[in-house]
Amino acid sequence: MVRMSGFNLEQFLPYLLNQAAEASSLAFQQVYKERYGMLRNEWRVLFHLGMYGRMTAVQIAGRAQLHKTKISRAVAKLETRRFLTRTRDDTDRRVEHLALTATGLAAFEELRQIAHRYDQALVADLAPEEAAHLRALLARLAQAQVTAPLRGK
Amino acid sequence: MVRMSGFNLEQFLPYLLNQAAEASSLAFQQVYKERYGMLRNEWRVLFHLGMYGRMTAVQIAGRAQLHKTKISRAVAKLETRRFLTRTRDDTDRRVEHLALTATGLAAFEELRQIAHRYDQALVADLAPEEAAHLRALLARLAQAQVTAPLRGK
DNA sequence: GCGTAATAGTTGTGTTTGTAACTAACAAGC
DNA sequence: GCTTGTTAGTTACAAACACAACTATTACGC
Repeated sequence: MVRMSGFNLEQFLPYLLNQAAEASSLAFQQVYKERYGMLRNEWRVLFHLGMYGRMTAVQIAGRAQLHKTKISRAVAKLETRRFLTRTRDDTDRRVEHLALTATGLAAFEELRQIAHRYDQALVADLAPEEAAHLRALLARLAQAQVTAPLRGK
Repeated sequence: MVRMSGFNLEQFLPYLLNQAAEASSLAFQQVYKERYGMLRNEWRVLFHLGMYGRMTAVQIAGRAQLHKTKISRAVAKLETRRFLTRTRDDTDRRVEHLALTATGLAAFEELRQIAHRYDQALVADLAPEEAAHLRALLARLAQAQVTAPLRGK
């Protein structure tokens, strides 16, 4: 077989991005998994709260591009581990404000530092401006909604 | 809060890669899902077989970085849909050779073309050499095993 | 050759996810 | 103020996943 009109699976951007994402997440994932028993969504919620302070579930969902059910479950688990507390909004009682406890904050701080070092290791063999450019490109790809012309042949 | 020593979640490379990967996969995913009722793993197996011809499950697992149980289930489903056939190896009867049927090949060809156009749309606003560079970087990240210095504070 | 280890592939079990339906609270129209 | 619609968050159920255990076959050591 080995047919090919110049288009190769290994160059397919979504495929490459997936492979790179998985490989680059692997080692870090083990840290929050083994050290804190967290899942990825829990870590993300923790990180958002650590970064931006008090937020509601919807705000996190919007920023993190996570579905609200994932947030709901992650919050529930983080709450039982006493990493965060919920408080009802006074004026709109549907809303819950989420905030890290001291324990949650400590976990966040440790993970943030590890993430920072980890990130630097990832781009260690890239020129600084090269790494910055890469991040910018990725951010753009993450934004872009490809409403794609995906009709058949 | 908004604490920060220059390290920001939105710049964290694994996070960026995940966001970009998910966003860039979304629209294409719907094509093989809705048009062929395939899951991601099934599409990947199909694509590998279409690209490289006859392969065994282990060979696919190695190339695609997929666990063999995923391959096994994907192959089973592709077989029931008559997209591929299995044949036992003559000299080593543990091994199965997988190959696309005409139907499978047709599906692959159509998806390959769509993937090709889709890929071009994704990098449409990048200079050609910029896109090539991006792919090269991602390929390197996908390879790299970060045995990371991940000790706590 | 025979016991042990390794390999190809499958199956089983608990966990996590995706999607939709749900409750509760607020908002708007009239 | 009452019906209708919208929003915040949770829950239920089916599908998908991870990981370990399994069968079958081949390879190795002696």
